Amino acid sequence: MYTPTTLGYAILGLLFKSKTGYQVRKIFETTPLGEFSSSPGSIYPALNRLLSENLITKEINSTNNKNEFVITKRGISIVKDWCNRPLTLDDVKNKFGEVMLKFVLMEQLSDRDTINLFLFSLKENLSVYKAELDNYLSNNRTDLNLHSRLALQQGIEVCNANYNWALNTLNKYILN
Amino acid sequence: MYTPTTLGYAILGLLFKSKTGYQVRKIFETTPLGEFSSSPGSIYPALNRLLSENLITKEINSTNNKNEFVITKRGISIVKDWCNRPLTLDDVKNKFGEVMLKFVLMEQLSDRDTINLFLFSLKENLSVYKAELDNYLSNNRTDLNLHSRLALQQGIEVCNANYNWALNTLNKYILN
DNA sequence: CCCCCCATGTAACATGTTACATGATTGA
DNA sequence: TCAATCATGTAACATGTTACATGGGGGG
Repeated sequence: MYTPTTLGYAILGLLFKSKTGYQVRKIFETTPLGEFSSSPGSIYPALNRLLSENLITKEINSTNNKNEFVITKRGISIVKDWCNRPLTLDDVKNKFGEVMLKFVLMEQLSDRDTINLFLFSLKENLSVYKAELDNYLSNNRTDLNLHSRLALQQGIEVCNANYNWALNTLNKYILN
Repeated sequence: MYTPTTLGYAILGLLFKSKTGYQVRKIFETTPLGEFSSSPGSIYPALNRLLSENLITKEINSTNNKNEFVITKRGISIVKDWCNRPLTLDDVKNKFGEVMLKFVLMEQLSDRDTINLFLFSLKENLSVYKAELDNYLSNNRTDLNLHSRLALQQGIEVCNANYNWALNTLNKYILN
C-alpha cells in the first residue's frame, strides 16, 4: 500500500484549501512553516503521485480558470491515520519536523482529547530522550572531547526547549 | 569535483582514528552524536566512495588483522575546507545538524580564532533567523490558525535555545 | 518590446532505505 | 552446538536535487 513521504503529507495539509501547484511551491519557498524543497522537480512529481493515488483531485477553478488541487476524502483519511499513529521515541529523536507537522495538521482533524494525548505523549517521550542524553553525557564525560560534550549540551538544551513548549502547550489546552 | 555528503563528512570525522566499517556503523547506531543511517546499505557504499576518491585508505591493522579505514591528508584538507566555509542563513535555518557536525570536527582542525569566528557567525545568523520568525509571527498573527502559531512559537524557542548555547559557548572560548 | 513572474514539466543523477545474503567468531 | 554478534556486501526502489526547457501574461 502506498505511503506518502513527509513532503506528501505537508502538501496534503496545504490542500485542505484548494491551490495550484505553483501556490504550493511558493508557500514552501517563502514561509517558515515547512522547511521543504519547493523546487519544481520535487513538487510537481509529488502532486502527481498524490493524484494517481486519489489522495487529491485536480479541478479547474471556474472563477479564474486555473488548475487547482484539493484533498479528497481518501486523502483526509490517510492524513488522519498518520497523525493519530502513536508517537515513538524515534519520532522525537530523529523526526521532530514530522512531529510538528502532525501537530499542525491535527488542528483540523482531531478532537481535543486526541490532541491532549498527543501533547502528553510528546512530553513523555521528550522526557525520556532528555534522560538518555543526560545519562550519556555523564557516563562518557571523560571519553568525549570538548566539542562533542558541547554539542551534546546543545542537544540537551533543544530537548529542554521542546519539553517546555510541549508542557506549556498542553497547559493551554487543558485550561481550554 | 567530488563533494562528500553529510554522512560522508561524519564518517571522515570518525576516521581521524582508524576504524573498521562495522565500528563506524555501531557508532551511528548507538551514540546520540550523529543522527545518521547506520544501515550497511548506506555505510559501506559511503566508505567505498570515500575510498575511491582517496579521502580515506583501507589498511590491515597488524595487531588484530582487521581491515581498518583512516582519513588521508587529502581527506583532512577536504573536511577542513568544508568546516571553514562561511556559515549562511540557510545553514542555520535548514541544516543545523551539519552546523553542529562542523563544530565538532573543528576541534581537531582549526585554531581558536577560527572557532571563535565560527561561533560568532553562528550567533549572528541565529539572531537574524530569530528576528525573521518573530516578524513573521507578528505580521501573520491573524491569518495563522492556532496550531500554526504554536508551531512557529516552538521554532522560535528552539532558535533561542541555540542562540543561548552559541553565546555561552563563545564566552567559554573567550575566557579561555 | 523586454524582462520578470506565473506555471508546469522532464531527464539525469546521487543517495539513502529496505531487504536479502553470506560467512566468521565467540560465548553460553 | 547454537545463538548472537561481528563483518561486509548487493540489488531494487523511491525520492529529492539540479538543470534544462517551454510558454503565457503583465508592467515598465
